[in-house]
Amino acid sequence: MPELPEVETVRQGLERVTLNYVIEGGEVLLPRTISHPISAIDFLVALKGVTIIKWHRRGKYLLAELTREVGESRRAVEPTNFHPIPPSPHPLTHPAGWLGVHLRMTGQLLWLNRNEPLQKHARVRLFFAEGWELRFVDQRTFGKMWWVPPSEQPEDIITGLKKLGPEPFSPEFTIASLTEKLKNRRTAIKTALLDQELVAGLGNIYADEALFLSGVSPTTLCTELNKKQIERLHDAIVQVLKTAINAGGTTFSNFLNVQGVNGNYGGVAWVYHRTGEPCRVCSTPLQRLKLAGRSSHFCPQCQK
DNA sequence: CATACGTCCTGGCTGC
DNA sequence: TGCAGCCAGGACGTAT
Repeated sequence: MPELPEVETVRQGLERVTLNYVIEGGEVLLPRTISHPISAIDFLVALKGVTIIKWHRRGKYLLAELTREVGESRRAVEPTNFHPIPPSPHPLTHPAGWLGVHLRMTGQLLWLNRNEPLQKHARVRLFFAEGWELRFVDQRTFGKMWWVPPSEQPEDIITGLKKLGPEPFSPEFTIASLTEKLKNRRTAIKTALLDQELVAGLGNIYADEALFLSGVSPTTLCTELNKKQIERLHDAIVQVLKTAINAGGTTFSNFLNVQGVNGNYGGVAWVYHRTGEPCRVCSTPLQRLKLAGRSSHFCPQCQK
């Protein structure tokens, strides 16, 4: 269940290793992974010969900005392991659209050598110059990839982008905007936090963590939250996401960064997946309940 | 418009 | 030991 911190960890890894290599080809092992274009062949044709110049993230979506060289393909400058050389401005390149990726529940993007043995759940392979491969592995097959042509805006092809609320680290994510969005909601706050329209990037783990940090019970109705609680919630969301990014993402789920390494956040989780264990603040056994079909973990003493 | 719920999917776990 | 059934959940489509 990669959420914003895991996706950001992957983005940073991709930014370090994938730039400047020309995509020479690829292979789609599970066609329904490709959301656009409809045909997996068209997807691969569109990506052949392009280079990634930057990886962006919006909510839990990854977006690779693509260019294509005009005329003869030019060999990229050899990047070193620790000091990758940024893309050199080349007058003869033009935009080649975007590669979008959503990892959903179990998606992983791995940067490895093309001759590494194929994982059981390998779904899409992109072959880069010098034997490198970006491999999309996804056990539960919910993950999606898109190619957005340069004539289109990413949000017109990747429709989920259009519905995203503010980035939690952006100036647009304010206490005022959060208050406004909670005003007309009649659901429990936990349910609202999972809606990407409220704020982009929270999933089940960090929604539970943010609620604990702000001392708010997951069952509290949005309309019943007072000013102080919304302020604390706003701060907790930003804080928990930053902490998790600094830890390199979560330990939970089968999350791996591009080098195939798990994160470190889980060991310090306040409530997530700790049902029955003592609260780290007051030692009360943590509880779990279902809200909107999702598990909510919380401390009945600390969260009111 | 807001809300609720089923759907997609695989593998790990539980309990008989 | 075998196996049915439940559970995990992000986003989307459809119903209310």
